[in-house]
Amino acid sequence: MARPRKFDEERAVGAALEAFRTAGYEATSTQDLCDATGLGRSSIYNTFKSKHDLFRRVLLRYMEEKTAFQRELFDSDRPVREKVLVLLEIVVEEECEGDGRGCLVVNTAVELARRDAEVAHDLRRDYRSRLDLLTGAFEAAQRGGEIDPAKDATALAHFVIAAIGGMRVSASNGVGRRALQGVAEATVAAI
Amino acid sequence: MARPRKFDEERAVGAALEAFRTAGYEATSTQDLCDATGLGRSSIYNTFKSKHDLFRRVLLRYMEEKTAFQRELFDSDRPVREKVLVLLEIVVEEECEGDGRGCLVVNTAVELARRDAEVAHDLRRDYRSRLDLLTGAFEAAQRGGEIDPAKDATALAHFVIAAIGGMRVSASNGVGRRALQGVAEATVAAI
DNA sequence: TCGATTTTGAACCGTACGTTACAAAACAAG
DNA sequence: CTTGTTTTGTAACGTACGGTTCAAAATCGA
Repeated sequence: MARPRKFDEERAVGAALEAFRTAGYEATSTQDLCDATGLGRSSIYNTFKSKHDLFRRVLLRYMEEKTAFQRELFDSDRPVREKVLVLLEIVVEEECEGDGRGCLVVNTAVELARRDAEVAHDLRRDYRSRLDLLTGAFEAAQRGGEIDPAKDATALAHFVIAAIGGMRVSASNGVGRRALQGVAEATVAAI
Repeated sequence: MARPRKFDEERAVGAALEAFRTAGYEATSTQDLCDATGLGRSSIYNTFKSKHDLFRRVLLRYMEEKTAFQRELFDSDRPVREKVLVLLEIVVEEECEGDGRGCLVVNTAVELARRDAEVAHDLRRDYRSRLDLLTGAFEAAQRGGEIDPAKDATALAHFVIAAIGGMRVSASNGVGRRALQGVAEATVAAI
């Protein structure tokens, strides 16, 4: 019993995601968000309350998608080292072949997390879920004899996550595909 | 034969560094820089030309200091794994015990490098010098029998640098000292 | 003491920011 | 066709931005 929306809310979130990935939070203006989504200012503020709230919504969706993909990857029954290698090679691909916009989680952690408590909280939750996923996979691999049971599965999970973040930082520093692939291989070899 | 400066230029660069480390490039305003340095607007613009130029100057000094320290560390004649471990433990210390402002190089790589060609160039140069330093150390260690000569010294160097960046990203994500220390140890063990 | 030269503080530039106000427009229900 | 409700476009809000201007203040050599 009211005027219906002319746009798809999820589609707008996706467009905003690309804008925020391109320039980060601070350097993305509300006008940029209007241009990216095709919406007017009032539609954005009416729907998402504020730039900050829209950003959190965008970040949450990005994290959900990434985590869902990782969960899918680790649900397969390949050897765990192969799973990790695939994960790391996808990172290489995203950083080298992709649009060069980087990962919103890493970008946000560095740009915003230290001075935005809400965003920091969102990032912590996401880190936790990735950590749990990897830890579980390593524990299962230990039970299956793939990985030395004397190792600390949680420590391995922290190690792999750090490797991903480090590869993304290195890519921002201009490191090329071949070197990143080397880092990926060294990481898997260390598990 | 003219009015002398009332401030120490290097001291101002140092103060600006703390401001930029606290909030990043975009979120640090010229007013913030005035407050941090104690200078007036015109003094800043008269001395450093622009916010962007001041930032590059700050970044260059930060990189010089960091690199000088690393060079000093690796000039000692301890075992190379010990040197790397010290390096990584300093990172842990900075991230956990420090003021929580992070590393300007990592912050800048993520926030600025993808859309600022000049800054990207500065970062590449710095990465190269760190890479050369570590590569040289690993090659020497291979000659000395500390490290398997079959390994690729340059790849090891990329790997260690990535580990540092990754630990800093993880710290931004709320990872604590103990887990970071585990990452450091796993990294050294993988060399 | 006196110009010459530079630094300094304050006021100011135009622009762009995030956000809000508001009225016209578009629908659904009666 | 109304009435009620929501969305939408436009315009504006006050503020803060990065940067400039300019005259007064400060120091030097002579």
